[in-house]
Amino acid sequence: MRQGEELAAIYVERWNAASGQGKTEDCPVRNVLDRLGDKWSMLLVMTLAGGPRRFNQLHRAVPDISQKMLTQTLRDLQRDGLVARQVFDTKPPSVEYRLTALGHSLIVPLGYLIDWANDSKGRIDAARTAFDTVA
Amino acid sequence: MRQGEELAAIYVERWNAASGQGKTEDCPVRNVLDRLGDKWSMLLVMTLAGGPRRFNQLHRAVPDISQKMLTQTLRDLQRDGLVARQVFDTKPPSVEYRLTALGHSLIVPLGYLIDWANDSKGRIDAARTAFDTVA
DNA sequence: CTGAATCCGGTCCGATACTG
DNA sequence: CAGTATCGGACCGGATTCAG
Repeated sequence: MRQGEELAAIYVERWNAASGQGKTEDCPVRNVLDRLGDKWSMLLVMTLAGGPRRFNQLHRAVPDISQKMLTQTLRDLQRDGLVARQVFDTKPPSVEYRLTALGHSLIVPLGYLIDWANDSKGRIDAARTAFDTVA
Repeated sequence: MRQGEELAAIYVERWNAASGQGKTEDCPVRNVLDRLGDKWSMLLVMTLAGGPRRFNQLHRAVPDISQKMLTQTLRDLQRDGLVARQVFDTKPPSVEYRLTALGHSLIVPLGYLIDWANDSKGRIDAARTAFDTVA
């Protein structure tokens, strides 16, 4: 795992340089991940990664999201330039959502984190139960 | 950007396979990122990536975190097996926190996301102001 | 120095009902 | 089909105070 450690060191150094002496508020990472860290954003990004979807298609793909949160999260993603919204003047009207180039560029780095989460899920669960049984 | 698109396609496929027909609740990604998505976890992980730190060292490194949230976040990270806690019976007592192997393995994938956030910050801000001025 | 305990306001988010 | 409006609970997180 020599390569992994070297990469990690690079990122540590890069992080220290980026975070610097500045306050936490203007940390770009915090700003961005506060948005992606909410309950539904990532899930919708990954769902839209499969191609454009209409409103109710998304609703069916993510059954346990409420209409309210689906609307709200999509609007926030659109506001951040990650998702584009296109209205068709058909009857009945339909609205299509798709990832922008910026949104598309998120898939790969997000994919790395997803891989990590999948690979680490077992150890995290084990650590949790171990911690809870002690307490 | 041919390579990027191919990587993205792989992750889309992998995501679709992993999410499957299962409910959102047992999605490992959601489980893990709900934890990392809180206000301070990532920040502490990246701070601890620089090496072991004591409680007040962390407090100084992240000035705008409250004692309560520092304690709470560290305990949660410890519970998830990302951080190890070691108490020294000195006088006055000191407590040292360090990343576990599991926590260390998070640095690289998190680094990719941080890079994306840094690279995309400008475009996201532009999209936000554009969106807000229209509305 | 390293926490725990408590109070409290703000925000997130689900449920429900209604609109064009 | 694609939303909007409103209510209300749950939870996050800050400030303060106390303890080993």
